[in-house]
Amino acid sequence: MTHAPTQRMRTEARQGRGIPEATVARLPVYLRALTASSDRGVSVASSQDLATAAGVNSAKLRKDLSYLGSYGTRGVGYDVEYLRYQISRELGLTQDWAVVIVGIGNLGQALANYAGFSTRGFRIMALLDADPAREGERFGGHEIRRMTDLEDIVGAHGVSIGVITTPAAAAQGVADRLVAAGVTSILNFAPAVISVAPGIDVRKVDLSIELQILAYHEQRKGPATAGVTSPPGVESA
Amino acid sequence: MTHAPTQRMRTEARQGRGIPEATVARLPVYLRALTASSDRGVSVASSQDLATAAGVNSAKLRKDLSYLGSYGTRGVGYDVEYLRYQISRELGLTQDWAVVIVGIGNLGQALANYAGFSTRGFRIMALLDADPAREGERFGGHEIRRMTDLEDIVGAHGVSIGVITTPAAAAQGVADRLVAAGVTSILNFAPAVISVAPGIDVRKVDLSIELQILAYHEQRKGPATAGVTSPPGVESA
DNA sequence: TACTGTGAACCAATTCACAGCC
DNA sequence: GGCTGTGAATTGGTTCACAGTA
Repeated sequence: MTHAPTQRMRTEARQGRGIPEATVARLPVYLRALTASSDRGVSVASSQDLATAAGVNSAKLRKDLSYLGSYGTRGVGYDVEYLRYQISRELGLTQDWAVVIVGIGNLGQALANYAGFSTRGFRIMALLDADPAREGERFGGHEIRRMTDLEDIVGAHGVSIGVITTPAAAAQGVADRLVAAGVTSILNFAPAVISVAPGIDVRKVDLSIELQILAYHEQRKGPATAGVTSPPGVESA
Repeated sequence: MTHAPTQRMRTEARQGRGIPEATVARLPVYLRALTASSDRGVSVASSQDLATAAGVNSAKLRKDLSYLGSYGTRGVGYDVEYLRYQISRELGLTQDWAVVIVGIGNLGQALANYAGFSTRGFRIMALLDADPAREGERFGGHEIRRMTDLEDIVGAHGVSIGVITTPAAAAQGVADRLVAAGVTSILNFAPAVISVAPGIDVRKVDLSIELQILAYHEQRKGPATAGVTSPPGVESA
């Protein structure tokens, strides 16, 4: 910018609020490492221990945790239970979140059955499917309800998170209805870009995109067998 | 993890080879946008058109495409079919990739049935499950085989990509066997960190992590209404 | 002594803004 | 005139390296 204000803003809210996005994405991984340690009876763990379990380096883990506060003890490490609680709280997992899953194909069923949701405070309030003939089928203790009930369910249970596992063609319409009904976060598994109003969060998981990224790297490995030195970006985690 | 000597390497291969990782991750999205345009009979599209369809801004799209070469025409836009081919080639989708899926629960079944794989050159060579009683079951035209056949299948078909959809506890063992048999890329859906030899690519998809990230943002939206600081950091999709 | 917490240096990715070309 | 391609500026993220401390 030519007339750059340079007044970069005072960066006042450094510590307390405003964790970098990349850090937020790793906190659940640390949480899992902590839970595993806890289950093994470990009560204190160093940044090195946790970093190994989480598949990152220890400097990154310490920097990440420093955004939450100073929860470690120099010369000792981190108290597993205490840190676990702090991360849970920061992620908002100390409260329950009401969820609906729309589109009950194989993937929707897999999610409905997945125990990892309920143990982290995600409560599936309903499964919804466009096929009225499937009303009443049960998966993972949840019942399929008809699409016309969507607005009632979202309203009645204060559903804030919607999971879309429909075919691509239906995704945008479902997203629109979810948002209109009050949902403010969407996890989209349909292979389609959906657009939403500002303030609504959308995360996308695309199975075929992940494979395509692997194919790119795979392609570059093969012919490079006679590779000079070790190639630069090897890992990926 | 290898704490590589940080031998930064010459960065010689600027243009032709060596696309930034963030760009690689978006190419499949552009490919999908191009396919959609093509299906609608559009033969030329501007960076703005494609960017909208892909959910990014046009400067980013142009910069991304510039890493592949200069495939557009100034004042006009991009030829849809031509660009589609160039991206496919760059991603390695003009050849077939042999894949195995290990762990045929709901998620493994969903993947076995997913048409989006075969249309992009991913050939599922086998479904494998630890339960021998399930041998012979069929999903999406593929048959479940017993785990003991893993090495034979990988060897016989030159399988380079393995998909892990087992429970967390089994993931590392399966990864070890896949790698020993010759697989060099892994897509891991199990909620576990797996470690592999250098040169092996691992990508991880974790359904519950995505929800936890949404919960973090969701938490910060709600109570922030009466926000003290009220930072302008409103995110978008 | 052993480990955390964090400025500073470094590197990657995004955005800007405009020259170049059809 | 409209749109691409790309250096330059900026922002975000990672790694280094060490001061601080139980």
